[in-house]
Amino acid sequence: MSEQGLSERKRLILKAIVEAHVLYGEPIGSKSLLSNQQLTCSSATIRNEMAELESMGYLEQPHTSAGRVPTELGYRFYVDSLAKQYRMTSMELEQINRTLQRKMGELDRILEDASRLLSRFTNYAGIAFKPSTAQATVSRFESAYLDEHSLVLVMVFSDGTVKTGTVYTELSLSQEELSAFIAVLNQQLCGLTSSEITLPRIVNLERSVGLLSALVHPVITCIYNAMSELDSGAFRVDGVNHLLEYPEYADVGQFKEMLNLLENKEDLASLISDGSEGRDLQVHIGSENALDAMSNSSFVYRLVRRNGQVVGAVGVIGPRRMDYSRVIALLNQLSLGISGLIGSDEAGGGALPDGKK
Amino acid sequence: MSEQGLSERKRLILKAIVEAHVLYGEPIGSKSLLSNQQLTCSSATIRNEMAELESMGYLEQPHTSAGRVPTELGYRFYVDSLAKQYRMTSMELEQINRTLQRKMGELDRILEDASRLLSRFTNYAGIAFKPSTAQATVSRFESAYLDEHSLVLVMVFSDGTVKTGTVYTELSLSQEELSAFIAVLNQQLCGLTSSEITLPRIVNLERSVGLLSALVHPVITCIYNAMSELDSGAFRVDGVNHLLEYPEYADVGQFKEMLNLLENKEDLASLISDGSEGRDLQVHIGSENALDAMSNSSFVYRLVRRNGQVVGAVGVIGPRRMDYSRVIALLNQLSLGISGLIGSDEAGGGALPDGKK
DNA sequence: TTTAGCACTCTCGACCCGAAAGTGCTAACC
DNA sequence: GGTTAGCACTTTCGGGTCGAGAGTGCTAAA
Repeated sequence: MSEQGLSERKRLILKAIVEAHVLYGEPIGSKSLLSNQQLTCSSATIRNEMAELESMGYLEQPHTSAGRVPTELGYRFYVDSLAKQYRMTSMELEQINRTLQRKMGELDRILEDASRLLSRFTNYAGIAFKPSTAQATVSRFESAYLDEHSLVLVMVFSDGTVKTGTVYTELSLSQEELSAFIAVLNQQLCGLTSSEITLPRIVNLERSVGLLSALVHPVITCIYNAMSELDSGAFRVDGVNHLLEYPEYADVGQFKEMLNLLENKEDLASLISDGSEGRDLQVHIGSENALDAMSNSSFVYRLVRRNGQVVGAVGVIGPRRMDYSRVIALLNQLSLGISGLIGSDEAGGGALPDGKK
Repeated sequence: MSEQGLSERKRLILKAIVEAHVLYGEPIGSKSLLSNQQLTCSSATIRNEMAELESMGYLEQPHTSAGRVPTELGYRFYVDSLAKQYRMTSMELEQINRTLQRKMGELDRILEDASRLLSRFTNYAGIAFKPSTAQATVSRFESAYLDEHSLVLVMVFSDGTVKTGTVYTELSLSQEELSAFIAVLNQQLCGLTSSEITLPRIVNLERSVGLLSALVHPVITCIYNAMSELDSGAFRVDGVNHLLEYPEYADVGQFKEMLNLLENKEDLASLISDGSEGRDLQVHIGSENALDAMSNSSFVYRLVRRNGQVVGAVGVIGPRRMDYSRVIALLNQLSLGISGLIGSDEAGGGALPDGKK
């Protein structure tokens, strides 16, 4: 029997089991499916079908004489053949739009908001991710003069990001001196990555600015901070507490592992980068995730693009029995909104990952 | 028998019980105290003393025939009479200094780092807090010109904080126009709280800037965001996962309550503001905290001042049986370092809250 | 005042048991 | 041949019992 060859009834049963299990979190017995309108057969028939589905790897039993639970393969099949788009209620849509329309210049904040929204709507943990820009370089420096002892340094990076930092100095600085200093910065440091800003270069810079050499150190520090912030990428996690509502995380040890994972940037990043060559919407079910700690959880996320380039991702982490249909719909909606906000194209990537036909 | 009238032996016993309980997390029996070098009497004697300490409210039994556990009053006595400063190892000191000396212009980041450090060293949850500045007003606007469609708006607030935001516009903007626009901003919006920036004022502003009126909306949004960020204060929590190592939080329900609390800014803020009239170092044991969810936890924090004004706080949340001596020493050390970094005075408040003599 | 001894109390884990739930299989049915 | 009813079998789960272990309180002696 070929893999696609699931009979209509088997599909229905599998779907019903997945959805019931997502809802109740317990193994599903043959009788409890009888309430399903679409299934007109008896519990015995269902039992037979279930036994077959089990031998095909879509279901499993925690123990003899418990109901069935979908396997990872079962969820995978369910997700791949998701047809029924989850229809968001108008209230949800309204809230999403209201929040997103608060146009906030910065992508960072948009992503943060998205993560919060996701966690609130789905009752799972919301994730926002900003990738590390391989090697950030400043393409232009600007400044704003505050008073003789302080200034704001504005750095425009090659990818268009703008970062600022405040610099304090013992020196007594005039507006003109500041402009001159910035001009030198623009001459000498533009286009350099952090590792290219070497000691000789710094010394040289100090020489060029003459009396203002005391400014060099704090400014360099400021630049360095901005660069490393950009280089290292960022994560934000919201609503971990939701996870505790699911018996899957009742085991403290397991939950602790999860928390540790969520506190560790590198681990989280590894979850994302792995699959990012593929589609924009990724569904990683259980052990499909790179990390052991995630083998009982699922991670659904969607890349956010600007001008075709990946500039971030938002997603959801939750138990394997996740309401995929709902989460996927929500992510699509959200990414649509975000793309609208940050301008340019919404770089496709299919609303639903459809089965490999 | 007056409260201070604890005999030397009773003190010793109480201290030994507190410390053993902090270490092992289990009720302490009379026999297990025999190993303590300083106690030369027999277990029976200790039992008698323990019975008295219990009737005085310093100890309690989870049930007959279990060992004793310190009550809140017991911890309070212990903390109040803490004598032996916890001596930090040179390694710890070195790490603290190394991290703090990375002088980062911004208080925010210092606090964040402090919170991370605390959580790492204590194995409890680290907290960093920045209070809401009652009513933030901008005392000066500055700008940096990026290109004809974008600029960086620099806002200097009345309390000295500097915030920046990037503003985009459809307009084609020249440097001169920008300067003029900023001048108008300085004229019309300085010294106003967010609630004082009313619609008539905005309309008036639009009129004053003539052709640039399209700039007004994004700029106002930017100002508003900065203000509300400043107004609402900020919290950062690190290392919640540590808490799971303590059996006190093995109960999922309890831990969940804790997590919820930690995700809720207002609640956390209420924990701090309550006691802030008193000393700089605050120890809230169990139900001394304002919130029910904290009645089984302790919260130790220290205010951070600049020029005598409270500009933040760092602290630790953990089980009631917290290693107070250690945490307090760490906080003192840290606050010393922070005060050094952000300049000016270290505004006293005593290293240790000594008993009310 | 301190100590030794002993009876008493309480928790905790192991074990057992019956109820409940769900299956697999067989035999009858359409 | 596919579907259904019925029944024996298996496994979990909650409750109850029991004995070991730990620690106390009290009493009597030093």
